[in-house]
Amino acid sequence: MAHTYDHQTVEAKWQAYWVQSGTFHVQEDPDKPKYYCLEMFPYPSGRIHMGHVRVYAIGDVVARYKTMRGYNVLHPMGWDAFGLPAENAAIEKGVHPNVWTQENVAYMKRQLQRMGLSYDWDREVNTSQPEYYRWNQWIFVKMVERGLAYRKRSAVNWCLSCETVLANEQVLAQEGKDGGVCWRCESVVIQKELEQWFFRITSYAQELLDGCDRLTTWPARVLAMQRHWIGRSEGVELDFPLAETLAGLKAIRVFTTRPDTIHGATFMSLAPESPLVEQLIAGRPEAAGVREFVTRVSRLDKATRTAADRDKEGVFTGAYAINPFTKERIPIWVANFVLYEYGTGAIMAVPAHDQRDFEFAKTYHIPVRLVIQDREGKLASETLEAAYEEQDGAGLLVNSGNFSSLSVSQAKQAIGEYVETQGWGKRTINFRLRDWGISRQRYWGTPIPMLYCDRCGIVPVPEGDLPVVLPDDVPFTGKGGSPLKESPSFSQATCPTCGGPARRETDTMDTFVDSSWYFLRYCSPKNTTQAVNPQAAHHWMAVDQYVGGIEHAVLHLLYARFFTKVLRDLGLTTADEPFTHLLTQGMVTKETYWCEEHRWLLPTEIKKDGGQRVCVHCGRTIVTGRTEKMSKSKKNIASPEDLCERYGADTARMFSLFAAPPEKDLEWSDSGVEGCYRFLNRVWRLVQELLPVVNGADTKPGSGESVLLPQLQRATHQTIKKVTEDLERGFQFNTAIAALMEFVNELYKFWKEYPGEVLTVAERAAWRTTVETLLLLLAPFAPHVTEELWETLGKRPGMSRQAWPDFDPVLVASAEWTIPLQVNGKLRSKIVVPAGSTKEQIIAGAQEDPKLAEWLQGKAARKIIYVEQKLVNFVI
RNA sequence: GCCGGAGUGGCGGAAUAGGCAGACGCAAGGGACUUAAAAUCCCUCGGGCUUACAAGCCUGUACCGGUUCGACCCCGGUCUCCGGCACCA
Repeated sequence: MAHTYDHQTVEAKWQAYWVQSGTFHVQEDPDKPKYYCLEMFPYPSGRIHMGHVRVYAIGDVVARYKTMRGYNVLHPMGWDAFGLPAENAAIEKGVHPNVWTQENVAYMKRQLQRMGLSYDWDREVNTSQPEYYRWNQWIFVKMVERGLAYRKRSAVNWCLSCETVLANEQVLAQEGKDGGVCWRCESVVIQKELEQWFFRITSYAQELLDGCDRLTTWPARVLAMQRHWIGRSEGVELDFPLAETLAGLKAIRVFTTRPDTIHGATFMSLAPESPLVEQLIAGRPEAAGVREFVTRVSRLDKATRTAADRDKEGVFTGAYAINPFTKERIPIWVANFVLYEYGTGAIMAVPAHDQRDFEFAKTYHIPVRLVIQDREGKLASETLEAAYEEQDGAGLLVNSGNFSSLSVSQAKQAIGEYVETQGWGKRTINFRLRDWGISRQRYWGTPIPMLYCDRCGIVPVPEGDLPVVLPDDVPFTGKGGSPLKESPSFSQATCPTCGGPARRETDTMDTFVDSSWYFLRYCSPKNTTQAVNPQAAHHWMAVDQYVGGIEHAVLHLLYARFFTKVLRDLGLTTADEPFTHLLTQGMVTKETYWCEEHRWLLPTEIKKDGGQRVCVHCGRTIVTGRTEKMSKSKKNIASPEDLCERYGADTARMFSLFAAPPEKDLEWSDSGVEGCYRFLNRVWRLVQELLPVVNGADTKPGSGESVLLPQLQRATHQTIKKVTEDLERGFQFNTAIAALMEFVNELYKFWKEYPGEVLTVAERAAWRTTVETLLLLLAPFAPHVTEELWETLGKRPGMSRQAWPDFDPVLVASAEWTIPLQVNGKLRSKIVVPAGSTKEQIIAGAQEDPKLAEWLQGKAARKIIYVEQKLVNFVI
């Protein structure tokens, strides 16, 4: 018999069978509970990588398992197909983005099918096609109608050479210089004010925050990141009147979370971008210096601007305000660390109790006034070496008039109320979350369906005119801002209101828009009249299990939550949250190799030389680098294609599930892969060896008691229990597979001990059940080889339509218990007792144990602790 | 700095309502089969010690302390690593 099975033939056979029989096609089935299993859809970059293998293997086991458990499972797949790489390919290779994308989709689809994934390909979506993106446009228009999409000027990173907006991540810091450079051409990046479209995600800030409390099964760190990103702070907004009223400006409004420290506010700071600055300095001698400072600061890109370790810098405006509580004149400064977009763009500065204000005050010799004293009472304004940012609730107010001697929390309350009764301001809540700017000066994205008419202003494209389709007559130069501007046929349009000439919006949408609702589109992917069919969405939503990378912890997962709420409010879904359970799988990593001369090396560029690993090119000793995420540049890549070729998809799937728990990083190991391949071959051979027994004619009559029978049954039912529990308890694939390996090891022992010739009819039947169960339990993990073996057992094909086996608790229990015996908590002996023995019987049995008696040395135990079926501990 | 997570053999990792630490796999070593190799099968495998065909003892889950009959698990403190955020008033 061959020692390995022919995975190539077997896998091709069953993949063809699944397609031809429509195994994975799914429709709403009212008779079954629904289960929506979804993995984050890929960007069609060209080839799938091990990260894809891992995430889709995880999702596929979930989907196949739930199907066998009797659920009506929706398991779709599609393509997040808009994005910059397609446009870069167009610039570099002259291939149209659509051609490049579609070719990649076709190739990657074959690769996914080669993995034997149980997708309903009839529901495939592709976000770059008009059938999909027209609904982005429809949703956009609805959001405009509801005030959830709007246009405003905002500062963006702008590359002077490429003439395009850059994301913050695309601005590279440069050593020794203020400001960053473009990642592509290394020219200076400036801040530029542009008109951009925004989604009012801040309208949902509180709901998005509250929702985090209900997503109890999401990973803690994802929730922590989302909460932090939303960043709710409670505080007070109040006016500081100007010492001398200026034309049209009487006061400056600030936001503070620390109203309790207000008596210590010895100056104010404005953001450099604040329009108030110009009003304050007009006509003053300080004006020129302030303007110079503002220009210098605002030239910096955002990342540099907001680096926390930047020195606190500022300039005095020459103007003063009145602290409403102390009535003192306090100077108004402009400071580099004050953000215009947060709060009111102006702060009251309390150097004694805020570290930034403290550093600023020390630099510019501004008075520090202590208004909270710590528990020991030794702090003093003059000797303070750092701000006392009271945390533990021990501090009490001092130098604060009627509020002195209140605790911090009491003072927050009292001063907040006082501000309101005086009419100076109000208690309020601020969020860090900003509205989502979605305009992109790019071609390969959804055209924003808006028109600009000189007479009628900004007008949405009427619903009947959607989609606004991407034009083909666009040159790809990589320069000149929005490529759509270069297409006259596109940018010139007619105003639907007045019939006059109009200019079409030439920016496209952020690709995160596409992925914010695709899970809803899968419910009714072919619908040509609606973005989402509400009935279908009602049936399938929410996604029961979402699987994807942690890198989307904030952006995609937050945007998707936002869109779900928007579409809910548009009446398209009843779901409040899109993803009930979230599994964030770890990265796939691999060891790296470094040669001093030839830099990063492939494993094939290394040879062994006298116990040392050396470079094949120069013979230098190899340095083993960190184990890192697989990347082309580090040359620590393993190829899914090679893997499928050599070992097959089943092995690839098994290894990526077995080598680590799903949420942890997985270190790729070629020998580990071999281990999984060996295991599948062991299963294969076991079934082959057993075939004559389980398929053969019943020749030997039954003969009374069987020793094997209960052992087979117990092993089988214990394994069903373990695998089922591991899958139910948070998808612990690694231990589920370990249990299957143990099971197979055990079955080989039984087979050796009780060879086929001696088996009774009943034992043969038990073997048959055992083997069938093994295949059923293994099927979600290794679907091809199990289908093949299932067929050799004479079964009808289609394991995914088989029911998941149940275990019988009676058969799980063993006939004997092994009870560890402890003396003073240390293991000293073990006894074997019949199952069901009582506490008294077990203790009596233990006391007859000679080894235990030795340890007890004739002493009577002070105390005997018995844990049901677990152990006995004698305390002496 | 703040937030989140994690520290267990040579390696990946098991075991938590507090109850036999190291399942399963890899690597390594030994053996069987073979002319040989591959494949396959069997055995050993945390450290130390005593005895050596058998067996036994001590020790061990980052570190220090605590609670408990009993701690990888709970509590207090320390260290290290990973990830995220980083002037948000």
